[in-house]
Amino acid sequence: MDYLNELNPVQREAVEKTDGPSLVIAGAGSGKTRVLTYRIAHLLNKGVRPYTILALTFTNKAAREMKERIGHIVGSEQAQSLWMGTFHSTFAKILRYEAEHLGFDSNFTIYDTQDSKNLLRSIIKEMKLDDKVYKANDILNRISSAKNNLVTATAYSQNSAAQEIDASNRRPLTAEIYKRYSHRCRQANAMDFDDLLLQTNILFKSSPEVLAKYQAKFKYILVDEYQDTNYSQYLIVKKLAEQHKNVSVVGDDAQSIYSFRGAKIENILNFRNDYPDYQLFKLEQNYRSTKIIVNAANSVIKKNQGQIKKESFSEKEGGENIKVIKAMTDHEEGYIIANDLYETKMRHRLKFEDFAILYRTNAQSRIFEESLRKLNLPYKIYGGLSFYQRKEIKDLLSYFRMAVNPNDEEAIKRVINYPKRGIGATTISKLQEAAAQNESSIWDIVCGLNQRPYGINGGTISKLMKFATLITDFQKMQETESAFDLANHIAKTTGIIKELYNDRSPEGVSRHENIQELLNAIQDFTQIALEEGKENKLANYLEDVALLTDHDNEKDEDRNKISMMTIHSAKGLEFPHLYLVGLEEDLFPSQMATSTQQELEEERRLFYVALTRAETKVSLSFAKSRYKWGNMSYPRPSRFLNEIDEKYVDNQFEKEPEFNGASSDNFQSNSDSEVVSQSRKFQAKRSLNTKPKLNQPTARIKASSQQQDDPNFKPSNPELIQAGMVVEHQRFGKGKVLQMEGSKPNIKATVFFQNVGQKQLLLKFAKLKIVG
DNA sequence: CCAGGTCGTCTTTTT
DNA sequence: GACGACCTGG
Repeated sequence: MDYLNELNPVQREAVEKTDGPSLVIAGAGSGKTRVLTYRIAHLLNKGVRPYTILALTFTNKAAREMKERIGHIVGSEQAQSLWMGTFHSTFAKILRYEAEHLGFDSNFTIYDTQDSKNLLRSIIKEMKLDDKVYKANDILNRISSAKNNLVTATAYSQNSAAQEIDASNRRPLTAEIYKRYSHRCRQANAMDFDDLLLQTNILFKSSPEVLAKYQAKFKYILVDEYQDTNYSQYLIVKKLAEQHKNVSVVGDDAQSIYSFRGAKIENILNFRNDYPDYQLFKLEQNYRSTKIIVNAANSVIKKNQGQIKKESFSEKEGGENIKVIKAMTDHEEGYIIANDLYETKMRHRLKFEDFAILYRTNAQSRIFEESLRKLNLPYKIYGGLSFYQRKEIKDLLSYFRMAVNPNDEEAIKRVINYPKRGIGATTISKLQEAAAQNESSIWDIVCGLNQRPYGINGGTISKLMKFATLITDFQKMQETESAFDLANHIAKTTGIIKELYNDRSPEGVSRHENIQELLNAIQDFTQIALEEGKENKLANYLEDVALLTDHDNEKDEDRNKISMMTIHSAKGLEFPHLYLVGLEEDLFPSQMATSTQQELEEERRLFYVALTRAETKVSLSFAKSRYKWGNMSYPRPSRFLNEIDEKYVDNQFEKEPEFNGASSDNFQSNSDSEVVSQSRKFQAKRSLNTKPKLNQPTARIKASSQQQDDPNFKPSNPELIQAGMVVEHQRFGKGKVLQMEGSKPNIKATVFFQNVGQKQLLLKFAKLKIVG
């Protein structure tokens, strides 16, 4: 494949300069992903071994897509062996491998933000502190930023600057909380998000031989979105690159929008200090957006001080000026945009997936959800409460976590009395106290209750023992059973499925569906792991489940839908038609971010990122009144509206709104009118109450249920397949069955597929069609 | 021990 | 306008 000819001169130079340090400053839409992709492909073509290349991306999705594209150029075998993923998932992998050096067990749990907050709440309570002063949220932020600057609990307590800040916030005991928090995480064999980076740094520092091993291993290191790395990440890269110095970072200082997470633009600016002989490439041509959009975005970002000099330009003619929509109320904003979107779609014969609605805060999604549903327009919301954070999912996952790591404190607290088994708050706090005194986990206390009952009465003890037996059984099964078998078993024997099934309320039904979706996802995982020859135990499934986001769960059925998400999560994406909503003071820019110049500049960069997501047309909107905290507020239009050079903006701004019935009655009746019937065929499947489901590519057929949309493609009956048959697999295509082995239900088939060669499939999970 | 109620808080952004 | 923390009566 002649990929080099698909590049412009600068891109090509950047791709071909594989050795030594290089910095690629890549403006929005300038093809930086393409450069990264081809650069890796180029390395592989030159004979570099894939497992010596480390590529750190900003999202798992980006990594997956890049792997796929590289696979097309050099073959998927090679692409699969690359070390490519987010900082968090990559170093979680390494930490599991090296856990013993840190005194952790390799099956450590990854606490998500919810877990971390819950743990902090318990600690604050145990210390008998005022939870109005010591808010879990604030404390977690303090701890998080400490960790991202490599300040451990001990260092924190000796850090006078940190102590002063906490004292002036009347939270002098923050350091003590941090200590206890770290201790409890360790006790639970758990790491939080920031630990994944912090502990990697600790590992590299405390075990030079381990560091040396990875320094030698990773001959080439590439980092995407470098402007959004924090100190902890920066140092990991720096250390790993020390030996070979083949480090290539790609970024755009104008798109740095994660300083709240410790990201430092300086990392880009300091690159030249760390690698004085670095080579600089500037990708300045924007291939994504029209001239109008690029120029408009430039006119805004110009207002920021201290950017790296860069001339972003586009040669794409056409498109329309930016349109500004003024609405009287927040609801009307939703109404106008839904209609405008639908009209635009019909007029230009576009697809729903060509549209995105971006907002500053997740809370804004609700109104658009309502207005789109009224017109029966299909949409998909990313972010907000993700699938894995839903209560029923976390409950079931907590059982899984117990099977893998019973010391997981947050997991045991969730499931010890769910479903209800008569173990109440009093008992739990007794257990917790005992655990604290004995420097052990709650699980250990429960297991030893026969010896030391800690004042818990006999009846309760027997309930606890029953619970312990249940978990112990799961642990044993974990060793032998596949992820799906055990997950299914747990869902049934704990009674979670039954409990949710019996709840016939809409919420209950939806929760039950979500559990099914989770089980389906685990079934897929189990099968794919088997096909790829990887471990498929529940522990393997849990490894990175905490690190998944909604973007990682894209389902085929979600493809032709309007996307809705925050600007932050739209980073790296592009859409032909973009609606950027809620352009009001105190919303965007956020009221939390207008006190300092730096904060405001970051908001402006965020606005810049938002504008540059669009390919052909941008519409901006604001409302004159909006509900906030249940109260009506009357915001002023955002200052950013005036910062766009007006020659790129339609004059609509000053016009009266198109919508002239401001009363909500009018709104109701209008929205139920004809437009609805025209688009009846587009189903907005998800109601406000139903939860997003896990991705399941529709190409794969469920073995358990008949597929409605394709009557010909029936799930296979394992016993019917025999050696010699020609079968069709949804992912691998046609293949011939070479051999069958095993007994029900664990019958395996060895199949030779034309494209991919020999694969072993577990027929219980495999989705095969017999074609001859 | 638990179900059902009320009250106060929270929303900026995410791995 | 939503969810958790807390209280109260069975």
